[in-house]
Amino acid sequence: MTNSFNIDEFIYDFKNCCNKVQKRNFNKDETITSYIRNRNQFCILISGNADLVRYDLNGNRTIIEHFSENDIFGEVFYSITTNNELLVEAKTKCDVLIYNYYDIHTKCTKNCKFHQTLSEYLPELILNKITDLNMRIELLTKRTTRDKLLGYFNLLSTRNLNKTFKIPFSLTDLADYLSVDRSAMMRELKLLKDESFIDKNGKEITLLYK
Amino acid sequence: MTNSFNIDEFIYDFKNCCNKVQKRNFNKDETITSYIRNRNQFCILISGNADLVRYDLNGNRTIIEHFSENDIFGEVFYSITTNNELLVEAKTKCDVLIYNYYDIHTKCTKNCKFHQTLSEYLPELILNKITDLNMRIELLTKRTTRDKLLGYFNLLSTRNLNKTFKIPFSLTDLADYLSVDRSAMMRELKLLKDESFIDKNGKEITLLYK
DNA sequence: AAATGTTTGTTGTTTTTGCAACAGAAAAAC
DNA sequence: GTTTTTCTGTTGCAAAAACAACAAACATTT
Repeated sequence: MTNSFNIDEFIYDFKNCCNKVQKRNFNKDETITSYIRNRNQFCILISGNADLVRYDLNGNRTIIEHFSENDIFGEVFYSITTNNELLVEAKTKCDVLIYNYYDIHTKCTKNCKFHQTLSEYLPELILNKITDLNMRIELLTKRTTRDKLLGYFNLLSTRNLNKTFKIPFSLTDLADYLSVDRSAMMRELKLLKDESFIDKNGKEITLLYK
Repeated sequence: MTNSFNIDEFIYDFKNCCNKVQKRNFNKDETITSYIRNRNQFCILISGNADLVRYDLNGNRTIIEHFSENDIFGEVFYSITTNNELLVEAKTKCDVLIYNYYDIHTKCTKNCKFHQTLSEYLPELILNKITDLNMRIELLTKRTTRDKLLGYFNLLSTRNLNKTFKIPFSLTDLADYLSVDRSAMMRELKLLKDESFIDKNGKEITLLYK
């Protein structure tokens, strides 16, 4: 995700003042946080990639959301309980800011520039978040695996300003993200290729229609 | 959705000052807005019920979101284009505030209390919005119609603090909301009843498990 | 109160998806 | 540089969901 938010400047501010915020580092495959009860935890991913995943009772794994630089997440967005376990897992090395959502609105004892910067840029981060969630819902409401794939490819193509692009997931993860069975998805990918809707070399896709 | 936002007070403020905001009324089945291009339109539903619906090329209708009192919606949350038509349709009589998202951050010429009230309560409305979207994604990522139904019923039961509750949609709309075929959903409802997971009288559901 | 339209409930058939299992390719670990 | 693990690609079969079509119940309009 790209926006005008300058993370370097932000981090500089952070380092020099604020005592209400934790900055933590995580390695690949570590659990950043689990959504257990509402501690109003609010996180900003400063660098790296992470997924919010759910493991249901049948052992199905679903990628509820995929986070990259500047994305926000946290328990504060999940006020109503779920029966399933929700975890945020680091896919790469990650730097994360963690704090209590309601601390943003109250100034810290040091009255620091970090708070100022944060409250200034937070609306933008939140707007991006809502846009992402809405797009995700649009994808997930598509009825067939084919429509989900084409919808997602369309999105990637638009973002890359190119008919050719690389899927930023493993195909296994893509299936979990689109919430479909992997083998069924692979079959559909093959059909899309056979019917000349797309071209495919590994994770590189080219849209052939329109 | 319930929160501490006082709409009456809000409307009072609005009436007495702000010139950047339109308040409009819609009748049942009227189109409140269509998401065509990005005009940064931002809306607050003050009263009534409305749905964001998509009609795809096959004529499938999907309820992308369902809005009730205090919900926010608008093009500003859909920056990337979709191929399908997205419409917000009034399900009942609706009162809606409509304005440009970026006008919230700049004070109006009258420097009115409306802006003050809005910027005070907006974070709360937005937090609710994100919570709703996240719950919707959790529902939609469930693999089977059964899990979607039970997940949704669970939600309604939690909200109503009661094992018995009424589905706030027509069953036709519920299918569109869960993004499944209506007849398949009806069949699944019958199975859930036969297997004593739920009791069902028309749109009144009782959870029998746990 | 009759007529029209919409929603609910149902079922047979077709299509799509999920499940399971496996082999080869690629990546990661040692 | 070899071993181990994960990922990709494929397929047969079973299960689930979509499609289609219709009648009865319920609402709405006139």
